[in-house]
Amino acid sequence: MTLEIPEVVINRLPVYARALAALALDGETVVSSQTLGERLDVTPAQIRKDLSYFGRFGKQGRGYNVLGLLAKLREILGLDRKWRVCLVGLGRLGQAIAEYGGFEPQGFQIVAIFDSDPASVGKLVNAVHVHDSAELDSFLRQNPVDIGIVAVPAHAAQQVVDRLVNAGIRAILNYAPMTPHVARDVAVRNIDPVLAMQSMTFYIKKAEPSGK
Amino acid sequence: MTLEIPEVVINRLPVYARALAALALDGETVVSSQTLGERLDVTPAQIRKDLSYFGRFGKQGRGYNVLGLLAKLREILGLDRKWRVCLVGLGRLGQAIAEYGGFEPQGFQIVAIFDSDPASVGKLVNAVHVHDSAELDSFLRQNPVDIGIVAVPAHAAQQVVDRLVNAGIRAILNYAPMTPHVARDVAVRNIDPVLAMQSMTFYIKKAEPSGK
DNA sequence: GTCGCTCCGTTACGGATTTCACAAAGGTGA
DNA sequence: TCACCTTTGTGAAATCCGTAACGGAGCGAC
Repeated sequence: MTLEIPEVVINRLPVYARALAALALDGETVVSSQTLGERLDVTPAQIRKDLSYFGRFGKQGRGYNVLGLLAKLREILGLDRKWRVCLVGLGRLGQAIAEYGGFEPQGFQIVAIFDSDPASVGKLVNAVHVHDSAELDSFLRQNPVDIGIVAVPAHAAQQVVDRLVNAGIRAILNYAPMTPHVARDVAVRNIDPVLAMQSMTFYIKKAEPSGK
Repeated sequence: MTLEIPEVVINRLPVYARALAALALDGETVVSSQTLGERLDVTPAQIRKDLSYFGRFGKQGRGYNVLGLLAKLREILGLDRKWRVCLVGLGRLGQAIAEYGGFEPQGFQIVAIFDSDPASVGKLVNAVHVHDSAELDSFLRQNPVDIGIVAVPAHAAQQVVDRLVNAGIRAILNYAPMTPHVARDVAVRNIDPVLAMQSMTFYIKKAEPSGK
């Protein structure tokens, strides 16, 4: 019935939404797929096709109402509500994530932090309580959480992922440098700047001698 | 002649390399596409196909020599040398990046940091000197840098990207929440955990009422 | 040496995704 | 109202990518 929507399309929608929010701040009220596409390095046809999976949001001859389309996208993506997030791992990376101010304003609220280091347990980080990792399962049973952020060393990550999934979490943002194994109905996104770097070097290695 | 290699393939190679390095640490000397594929949630055929773009590295009936293939991949990707990186932006995020220990061991050496806040300029962060952003262009003219990391606010990011590209940098790791505009021969990778979150919510919004 | 099993490299196929191109619709101005 | 310009939504075509399948090579056992 609901014709399957390609994941690549879903991944682009937040990019569109972000651009629309920026346009709205600039005071733009209407935007065409052409203009939006130039801003995002995407072809106008792709934008129109992506949107057409979900409905007809534009006006021929005019374009899209910026705020209207933004609201639609937010609704489609489920961004019209708050999401409860937990963070596992409070090493260097975990601390940076805990103190990162970018999630909260977008509706992603870190409601609990877990770490296995007794020195951290009990502290407050960015006004969030740090629990012992051992309590992860019991905590999640009592406090529903939607999304888990994994920021533990690679060797511990699969176990953490398993525990999150077993506790019912179906979305995981993974910062550990490994590929987590999860059931098909669990969404995973990996953040790994090193991998990103390592794929770019392929393209610049050819011509760039850089230093002697 | 050198038959164009799809970017998706290039993006997977570092993942393979990472897995091979892990296998090597486990003492494995040989691995089949089957085994590697299970570890990475990739079909064996895809691994073989990807590798076949670059040569014949396996032995029929045996598989791939772990260290041998790893060395090959590192060579293909240009990871068999050090890369000089500069970081622009020393806010919260920039500081976390500067202190992140994951780049150095992979051969990505941050050789300079730039920030526009006079309070930061002149400091040492993780043993790297912090320069005034105004010096960016002159610094790069004298000290070749291969890769730029952008960690400035979105509204300043395009300008920073332009300056980096004008200075000859052809690879950019962008942490700013915007889509940079660059010439076709410049590689860009965007790191945006919020976008990652926002695409996952689409999949979990349906069935998960979470809190009442 | 032969059998049997494993597993690579490659080609062919099919599915997924992107791009093209056009009919139809909204808007403007005379 | 009509002519003209813009831009959408969408089927069809083209391209890109992943998977299946298979011939043949390596290895071990007997």
